[in-house]
Amino acid sequence: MGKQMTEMLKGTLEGIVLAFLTGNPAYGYEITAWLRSQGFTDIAEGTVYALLVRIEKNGLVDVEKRPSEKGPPRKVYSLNADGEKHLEEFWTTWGFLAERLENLRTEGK
Amino acid sequence: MGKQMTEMLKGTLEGIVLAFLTGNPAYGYEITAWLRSQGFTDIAEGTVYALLVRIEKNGLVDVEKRPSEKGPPRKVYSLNADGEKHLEEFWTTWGFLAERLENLRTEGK
DNA sequence: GCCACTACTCAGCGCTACTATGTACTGGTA
DNA sequence: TACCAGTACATAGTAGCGCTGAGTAGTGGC
Repeated sequence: MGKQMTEMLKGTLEGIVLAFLTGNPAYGYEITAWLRSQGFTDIAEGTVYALLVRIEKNGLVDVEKRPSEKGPPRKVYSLNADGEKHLEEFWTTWGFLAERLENLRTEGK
Repeated sequence: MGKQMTEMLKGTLEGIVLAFLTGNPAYGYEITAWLRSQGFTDIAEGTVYALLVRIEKNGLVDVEKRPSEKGPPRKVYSLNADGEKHLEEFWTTWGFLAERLENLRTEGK
């Protein structure tokens, strides 16, 4: 992946995953596959699992273990109330940044 | 500053500064002041100077030392050809990310 | 028996922004 | 004269996040 993208994903990848989880519980492997289908082709598996561990530790998601037909049991993550609040703050922060950048891109300064 | 913003600035702050520098040579103190006027009220001075050192080392800017009426001499940075190319790539990367996020925000998935 | 696919884990690294502090010059003021 | 605010730059150390690379484990097909 481009170095620029790697740096830019810091902070935003978490928001992307939280947004995906909204009303849509999912497990790690599934999330990785979805990200890749969205064009984030080079997101490493390890990155996603580490992110999931982190948001679980931070209490933004609830986790449920479910047996899989193929392979090891899945850890299904769903957004909880704290996660929703965190996601809202994420959108606020993102909105601010996106607005600034859009201004910079179109008019310059 | 919020932790979210801190993380989200990674990668984008450099682009913001490069964009500001386009056709508008400036020095560190001035850039810091401008960023604060744009709402990035908590950007630390040290952060900007470190960033300027980095982009100079990476050959994205040319530097000229000019005496100041008040205080130490200024280091005036201006975007060079490599910097412009880098900025273009930044906009491409940003554009991709912004599009994905805008989709996520409006429709959800 | 081997390989591909599913599914999760973890140690170590690189990069960027932040914290905190220091240097140095000018001008006002008490 | 001493002090302080404002201008201007520099830097060592820290935290956080995504990446690399490797490993473990279960299922099914050839």
